[in-house]
Amino acid sequence: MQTEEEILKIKKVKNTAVRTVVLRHLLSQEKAQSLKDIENALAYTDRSSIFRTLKTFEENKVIHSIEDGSGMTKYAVCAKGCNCDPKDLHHHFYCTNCDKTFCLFDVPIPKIQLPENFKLQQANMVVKGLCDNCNK
Amino acid sequence: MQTEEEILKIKKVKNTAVRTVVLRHLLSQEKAQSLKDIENALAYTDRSSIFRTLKTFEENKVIHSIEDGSGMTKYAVCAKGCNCDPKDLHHHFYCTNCDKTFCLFDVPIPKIQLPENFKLQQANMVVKGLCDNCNK
DNA sequence: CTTTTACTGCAACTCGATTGCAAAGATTAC
DNA sequence: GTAATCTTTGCAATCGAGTTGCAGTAAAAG
Ligand SMILES: [Mn+2]
Ligand SMILES: [Mn+2]
Ligand SMILES: [Zn+2]
Ligand SMILES: [Zn+2]
Repeated sequence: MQTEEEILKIKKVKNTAVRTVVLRHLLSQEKAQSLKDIENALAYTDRSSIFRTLKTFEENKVIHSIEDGSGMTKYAVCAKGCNCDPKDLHHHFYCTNCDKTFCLFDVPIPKIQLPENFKLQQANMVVKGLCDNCNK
Repeated sequence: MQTEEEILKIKKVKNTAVRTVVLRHLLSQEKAQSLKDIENALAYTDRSSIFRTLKTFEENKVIHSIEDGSGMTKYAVCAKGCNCDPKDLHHHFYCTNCDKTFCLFDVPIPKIQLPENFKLQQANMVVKGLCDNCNK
C-alpha cells in the first residue's frame, strides 16, 4: 500500500494539509465515501475545502466518483496504476439495505457492444442488491 | 407500439389527464427525459404533478429511471413485457457532448460475478462517451 | 345526491452541490 | 532577505433538483 505522499507525488498533485487528511481518510475506508461522510469524519476541515480537494483529486485521477443513486456522489481511491481509462473501469456495488457502496475491482466491465460509431469514454456501472452481510 | 391507454391498463395505473400527457411525451422522445425536460415540454402541467406521476409510473413499472451522472434523473418507458427484473436490465448510454441519454435495449447486462453471498436486485449501468452524431 | 377517496396545483422547503470573496499560506521574483 | 504573485482554505451565501403540506378539484363509491 502506498502512502498519501507517494500517491500525490505520482499523480502530480501538490501535497497540502487538507489533501493529506482527505486522502488518508479515503484510504482508511472500505466503502466509498460521500462528501458528507468525509466532512463528518474530519471535524476541523471545511466542507468546501473537502469539496475542492475531491475535484482536484478526480481531475488528477487520484480518485474516481460513483453515482450510486443514493443522492450523494461517492468517492474511492483509484487502484495503483489506474488511469481511469476504459480498461480501468470496473463495476460498483450498492447495498440497498446498509447503504454501503464499494468498488468491485475484480469485476472489470466486459466488452460492451455499442451501436455503430459510438465511442466509449467512461462508465458508471452500479449493481444494486444485498451485500453478504445483509443477505442472511 | 402500444398507446398510452393500453400501457396504463396493462400496468394497472389509472388513467388521468396528467398521466396521459406525461406518458405520451415520454413515448414521443428518443432520449430519456428529466423532470425538467418534461416540465419544459408540458407548459401547463405543474412540476409536482409530473414528479408524482413519474413516481407512480416507476412504482408500477411503466418507466424506469436512469442515473447518468448529469445531476438529473432521467426516465424512459419500459419495453413491452419488461418487469424491471434483473433479466430486464440493460445498459444506458450518455453522450458527454450532446447530453443525450438513452436505453441500449439491445445490450442486456451480462452475468456479473458478484462476491460470495451477494444478491443482485437492480442495476444502473451507464456507459459514457460520444454518440454517433457527436463522434465525427 | 352525498360521502369518500384520488389527483392536481401552488407555495414552501430540504439538502447536496457549488461559488464569491477575503484571509492565510506557499512559491517565485528581485 | 523582502516584495510580488499564485494557491489553498474557511466562511457565508447561493443554486437547483427533488420533495412535501395543504387546500381545491375531480373521480369513484355508496
Ligand atoms: Mn471504483
Ligand atoms: Mn433503460
Ligand atoms: Zn449491506
Ligand atoms: Zn452526442
